[in-house]
Amino acid sequence: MQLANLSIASVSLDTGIGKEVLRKWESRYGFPVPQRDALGNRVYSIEQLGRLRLIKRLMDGGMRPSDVVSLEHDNLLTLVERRKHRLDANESNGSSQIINWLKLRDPEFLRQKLHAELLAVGLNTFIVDVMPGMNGQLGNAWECGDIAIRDEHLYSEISQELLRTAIASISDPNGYPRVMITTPGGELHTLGILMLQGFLSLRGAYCLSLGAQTPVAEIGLAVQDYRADIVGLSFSASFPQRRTMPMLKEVRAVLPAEKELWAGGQGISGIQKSPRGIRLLHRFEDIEDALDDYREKTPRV
Amino acid sequence: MQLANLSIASVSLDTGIGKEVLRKWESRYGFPVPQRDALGNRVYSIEQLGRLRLIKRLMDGGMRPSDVVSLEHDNLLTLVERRKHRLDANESNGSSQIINWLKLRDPEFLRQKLHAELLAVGLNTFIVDVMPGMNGQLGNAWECGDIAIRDEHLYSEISQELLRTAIASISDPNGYPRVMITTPGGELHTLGILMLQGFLSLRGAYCLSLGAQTPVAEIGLAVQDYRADIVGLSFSASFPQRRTMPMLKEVRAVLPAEKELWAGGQGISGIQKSPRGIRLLHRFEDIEDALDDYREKTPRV
DNA sequence: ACATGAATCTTGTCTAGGACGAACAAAATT
DNA sequence: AATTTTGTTCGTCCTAGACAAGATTCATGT
Repeated sequence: MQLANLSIASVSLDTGIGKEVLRKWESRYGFPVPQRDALGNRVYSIEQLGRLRLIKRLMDGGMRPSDVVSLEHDNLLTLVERRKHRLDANESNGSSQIINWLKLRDPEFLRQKLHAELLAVGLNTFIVDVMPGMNGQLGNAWECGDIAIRDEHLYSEISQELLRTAIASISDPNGYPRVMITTPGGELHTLGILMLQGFLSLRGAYCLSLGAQTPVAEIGLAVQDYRADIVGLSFSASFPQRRTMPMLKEVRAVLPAEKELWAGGQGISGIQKSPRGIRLLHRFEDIEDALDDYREKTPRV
Repeated sequence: MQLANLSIASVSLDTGIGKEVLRKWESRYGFPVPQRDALGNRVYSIEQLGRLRLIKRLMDGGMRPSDVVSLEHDNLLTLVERRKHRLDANESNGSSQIINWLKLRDPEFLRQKLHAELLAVGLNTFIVDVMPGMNGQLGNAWECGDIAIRDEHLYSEISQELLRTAIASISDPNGYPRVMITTPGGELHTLGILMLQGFLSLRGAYCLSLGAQTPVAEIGLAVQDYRADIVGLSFSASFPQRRTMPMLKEVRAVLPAEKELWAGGQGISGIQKSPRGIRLLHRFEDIEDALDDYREKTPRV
């Protein structure tokens, strides 16, 4: 199935770990030490790739290379513990069978189920409860190798369609305040944007999405061009934790003082104290509070 | 505006030219030769970045490095010629003022205008005539530096919303044939997917989108899992031309013989002859033909 | 006991120049 | 005119070492 084409380039692409970093790890931690082809080029094994994927996950969760890279298969143990922990945290909301649904490999069935769920519980509950639960389960299943990339793509596509359709019908061009939502450079996941967009639109705000990967400098310019009051950034769990704070400060720096900066998503769950001028939205209630605060502080002109 | 942070990393990210390639060009063609900071790290100028952007555009259009990298500002001349050429080609369809609309920096106005256009000409004409025209103008404007990244993001987001809403309302779960649409790894632009999806849905096919960046191996597995008859790949103009054929062959190799492979988008415009088992869709009529052929050859079960 | 600042470690990124094959273009042959 | 051979181009990979920003530890002062 998977071709023996596990060059350093493909491994780097797959794991998201830079080629230079892979080489450095090899000399520093003794892993991964790949085989070599006739030319001396690195050829990785599938086991090494799997281990690297686990390592990346753990590192995105805040672990440091020295703690995880050289671990044998105790990795798995650590991971399982972590996973169980998260699973417990997510177990509370919704015993959604998303994984089973995905494994049926029936796109229309999945779409129908999700649509039914959305209609049954309403958009707000869908965004606040159902989707986080499903996302969590998906993340866990991905870590275990239970589901494949194509399953994630399908899920993402269908969710996106549902959310977009729903949002389009409730979006209010004259809403207030005006929130510009995007994702910082390097962050690809767009579901968080849509969830935030839906949540805010439901509460009468105007949402302007710029999609994913907006460069920092552009965010600062766009917020003025498009006359937004607030910038909302969405960080997914796969955004390296060590980069979130620097990124946030960078964005804050290019923003005029009177514009607020809100940050949300799984990716900020590891950050405790919010620096001045940055509002961290850990839970959905925080968004509501932030919205109330803003409206109180800055009445509509 | 732009910070003096023009390191090799940011230039590479901005232009899409690899760091190693930038260094190689420096020694091979004598461009770009950046300044150095106190540490000896490369610091590029904004002019160099601009030139690199032009070079990248030309290369994506099929030019070779030796032809363009060392060119001074004759670049601009070549580019202008090319641009005019393309402009002429696109001038026929729609004198859309998309660039002017974008420059107004009024998201709601833009959305309203595009929506009106869609309703005025209908989805088919919108996809076949209006959007290609707008995309072309956007590409040209981007080359000239007339519009910024945030404008492209906004345009992409609004178009996406319009198309998705329209598609959702005409999509037929029992359509035939079943076409799985995606973008190969490395290709980010999703508008092409939506255009193809809309075009096919209008003609009674069933479309299953997997979003962007599906790895080759996953495409082969997904087409079986989801029981698609045809795989449709969308290549945008920014996909390096020299990679399209290898990529297509790679995908063809992982596909069962009975599944068809269709490729469309600006990115295939430079390719003439289609290898066996791959159908190149240069114009929208080609899609129609391919659809007719398939239905004739393989009647619905 | 707690906080603050200095010393130390970590870790990603950058530098240099060299090597090699796959793709491409040009020349030579059938 | 069509096809094969030859030569060049060009991206990627290699090694090995240097450095700074961030994280961590440790010692010091309140």
